[in-house]
Amino acid sequence: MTEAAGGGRDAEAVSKFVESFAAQLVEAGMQRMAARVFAALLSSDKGVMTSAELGEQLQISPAAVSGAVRYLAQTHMVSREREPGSRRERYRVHGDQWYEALTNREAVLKRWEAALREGVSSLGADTPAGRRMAETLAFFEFIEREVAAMMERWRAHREERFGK
Amino acid sequence: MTEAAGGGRDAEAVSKFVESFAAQLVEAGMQRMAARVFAALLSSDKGVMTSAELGEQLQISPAAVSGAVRYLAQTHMVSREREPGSRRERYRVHGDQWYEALTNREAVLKRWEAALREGVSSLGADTPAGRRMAETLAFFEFIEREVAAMMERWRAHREERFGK
DNA sequence: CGCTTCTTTCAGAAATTTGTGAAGTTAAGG
DNA sequence: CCTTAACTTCACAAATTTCTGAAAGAAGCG
Repeated sequence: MTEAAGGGRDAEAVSKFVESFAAQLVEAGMQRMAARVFAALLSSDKGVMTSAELGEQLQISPAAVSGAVRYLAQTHMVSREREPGSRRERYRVHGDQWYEALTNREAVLKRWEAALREGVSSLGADTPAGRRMAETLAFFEFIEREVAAMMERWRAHREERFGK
Repeated sequence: MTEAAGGGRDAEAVSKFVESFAAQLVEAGMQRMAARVFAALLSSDKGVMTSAELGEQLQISPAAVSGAVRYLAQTHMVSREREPGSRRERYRVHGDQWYEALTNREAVLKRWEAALREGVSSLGADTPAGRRMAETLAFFEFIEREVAAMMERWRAHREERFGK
């Protein structure tokens, strides 16, 4: 039977999922190693893995794990935790990592909006280009408000469906 | 006075906006040339430019313009039009290019969902990992529905604010 | 305190991506 | 049809990014 690292699970099936899901994430712009690490965590039994386990399963160096995890932690896709009384660190995916990640896109939007405001005022709000940029700006502001409301609804929906 | 290609506008102010907005788009994952071309169009007087004008303003080769425009057209950020009776092509931004672009992210979501479904069924819906993936899948499905509704609201909001 | 184990940082090799010039293709206009 | 203007494709050079091994840096444990 094909089972190993996962602890009694079909290692090949896991690997197949990891690589195919990671590929989709990469195509959408995520760094390759970050995508693979994230997918591995998502499909792990406990949703928690150590650096060594990740390196082993994905066949990558500790340095690569470190880089991937740093990125994932910054974007709130995984959290790091210290096993009490050990130098080992563990990385965990939550059920609501995407919720978190989406919420943090807000910072990106804010910067876009700032650049657009600058553009509107430097080109003139009464010019055709200025008006076009103002409308784009309005769209982003709208989205920002809506996404906040949407996340609120997701929380409700989730509790109802999966229980808190 | 600093004015030129734009046709009576402050070329330096335009260029400054183009580069700073493009930089933000690049940071969020867009290809550099595509970002610059898009920003140039957004800040152009008529919202329309020819390949030659773009190359001139951004100081890039026709090949680079071609590549950037291909990407932007695929993602529905700009549309191409043929000047009637001419070999010249013109590229245009609409007021609702982001609306379009966001709508087309749906395709990406669909692929992610497919990969997750595959994962759930190959690892087993009754395993911890399977349940985690199923919840992620539910989140995406929720987002997909919500985004559609949100875009509907944007159309209403937009008409009210800017007039159709 | 010092040993040991784990993680991070760093410099460089390898791979990938990006942009260009030049040739190729398409289509308008004589 | 042939010419010519415009866009696209292709091969390559340059720049950037990515991953690794090795060294340096923390932190538990004796």
